[in-house]
Amino acid sequence: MAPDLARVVKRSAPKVAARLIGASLRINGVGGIIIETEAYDASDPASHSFRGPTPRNAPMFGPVGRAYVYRIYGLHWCLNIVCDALSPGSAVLIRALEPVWGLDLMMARRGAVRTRELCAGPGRLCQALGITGALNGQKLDTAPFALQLASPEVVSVGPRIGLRHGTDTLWRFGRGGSSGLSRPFSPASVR
DNA sequence: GTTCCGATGTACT
DNA sequence: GTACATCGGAACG
Repeated sequence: MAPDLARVVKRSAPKVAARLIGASLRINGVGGIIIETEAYDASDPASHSFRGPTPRNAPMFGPVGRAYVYRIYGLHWCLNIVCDALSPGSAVLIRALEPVWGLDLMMARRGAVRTRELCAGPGRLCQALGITGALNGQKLDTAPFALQLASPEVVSVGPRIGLRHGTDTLWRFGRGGSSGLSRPFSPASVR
């Protein structure tokens, strides 16, 4: 793992989630720029890790810098980056990318949709990048994955999406002005 | 543009 | 049995 990435993923989930905005993510060369993330940890009632380890969430309690891939609603896959060396059960959900590399392959996997909808949502980006449970637990700095940080940037913050619990925790991060988000941020959300 | 609904793996009551 | 970190399509305006 690149030294800067190795250092960053040891930190807390909200810090990692904010720092990943602007990073490039590829699987077998197909991917883009991360523009939306959410943080989860074991003290968070919205997190899969809240009730302790299970067979499904086991990667969240394993080494940092690896993928936690799970099926949602029985249909879609979601990709997380395991983080926080001090608090097992922490991870960052990747919610949206700006598609950059392998657009043709993404289109073929997703069907005929507009470019900005290719990776605008956690299930959509997994479909576009070909991410399935087969990648669960894999290292993110090793093939087929490639993850590279970019310079820190100002990010928008807001409540996480689709939750029943933890809705007052502002652990959603993103590029507020981007057209590729799964949902917009409220106007006064830049920190 | 909006709302409603069905698909169905995994964890839990 | 119910809930869930979702999506796409149908119906509607």
